[in-house]
Amino acid sequence: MPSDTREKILQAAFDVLSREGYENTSIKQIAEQAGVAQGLVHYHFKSKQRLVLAVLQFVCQKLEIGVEGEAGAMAAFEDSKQKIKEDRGSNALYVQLIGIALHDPEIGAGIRDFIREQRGNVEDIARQVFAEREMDPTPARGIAGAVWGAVLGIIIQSLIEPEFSADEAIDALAAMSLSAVYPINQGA
Amino acid sequence: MPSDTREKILQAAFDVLSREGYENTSIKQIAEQAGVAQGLVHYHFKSKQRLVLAVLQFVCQKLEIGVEGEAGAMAAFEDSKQKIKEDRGSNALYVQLIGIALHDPEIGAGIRDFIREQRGNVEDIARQVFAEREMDPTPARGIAGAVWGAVLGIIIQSLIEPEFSADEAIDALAAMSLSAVYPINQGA
DNA sequence: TCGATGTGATTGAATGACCAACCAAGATTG
DNA sequence: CAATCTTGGTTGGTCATTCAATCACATCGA
Repeated sequence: MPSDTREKILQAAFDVLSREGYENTSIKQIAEQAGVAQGLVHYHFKSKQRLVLAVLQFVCQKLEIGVEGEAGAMAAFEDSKQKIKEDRGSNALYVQLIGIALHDPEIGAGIRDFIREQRGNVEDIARQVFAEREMDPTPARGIAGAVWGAVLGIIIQSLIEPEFSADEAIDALAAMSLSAVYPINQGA
Repeated sequence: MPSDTREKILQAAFDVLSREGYENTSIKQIAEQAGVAQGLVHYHFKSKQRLVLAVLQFVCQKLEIGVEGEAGAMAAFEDSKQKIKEDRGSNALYVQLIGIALHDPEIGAGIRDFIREQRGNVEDIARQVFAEREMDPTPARGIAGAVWGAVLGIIIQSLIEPEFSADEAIDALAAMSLSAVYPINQGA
């Protein structure tokens, strides 16, 4: 099974990248961790950039979300809390690649697609909430940029500062988001 | 004037780092850009890490904010819009260093201090708003984490996607923040 | 059934380049 | 004449990528 080797390399690459960081990770290390020859890595992945992008996709493909409406919005925030706690490794890889993307066209294109997709999910949820309340959905795009950005910012803080309370920040974000769709309390 | 040379190196380092990115920037390039010998850079800055941290401080020291109360909160959001547009270079450096900080203790410590200080400013503003309205200031910390994180996330999106509308996202964030301090509209 | 042949997978060494940090000696300054 | 600043070359190492050679193995013809 040829794709077996491919996955072995991807897993090994993730292990080394998580432990050492992009800068300090060499193809040689990855090959050693995977127990294969150095050249084989370049046989399966044209370049180091393509490899790390494949790694990002490999570790993130299981994190897809599918939620609906206002209840879905709250569930998504709870989901975020969970991922911040559990997927430290993939989050760290993500944040690192964002920094590299700024000056590497290949990684830049990959990360751009990633961001668009994730923010798109947030926007979909926002639109559903507006639809439920029969409100004008125009602000959904801006809200998606702010909310998705906030989640990323909170992830970064919790990665840099171990004692940062991500739960508290996500709760505050959730409260802010929801009070925005109750612009004026119509009842009482 | 000895600090003249130091500043010349800092400015040159910022120029090259903005143009090429951390990974692709060598001490040699910085020395050439500054028009000095390679060894001089290491004379003034013990290591590449210490140099880039000094560069970050050098380019950010002029960006201090000093605002008060709810009007100050709005002014701070407008300020953010401005900085996203104008200080692309320093923002890019910042984001890059965050990625590197995850696996470099020296840069990690510097970035951590930076984040704490900036988020602290946001928290101060939040506390002032709560004080003005004589409300419980407890949520200020969580809000600061969410709001500062959101600004960082929006900066990142606008760096990665040139067509991203940062103004729209900041406006949405401002609306969300303020509606959070009007939990129930007491009048009417 | 058995050998030939083609193909993708795999190896490990070689290439060519680059870099941070160090150092010894020269220049400048007070 | 120190002390500080500055030079530019050296050191010892690392790296991504390339490449020719080998291997496993399946397909096919006789």
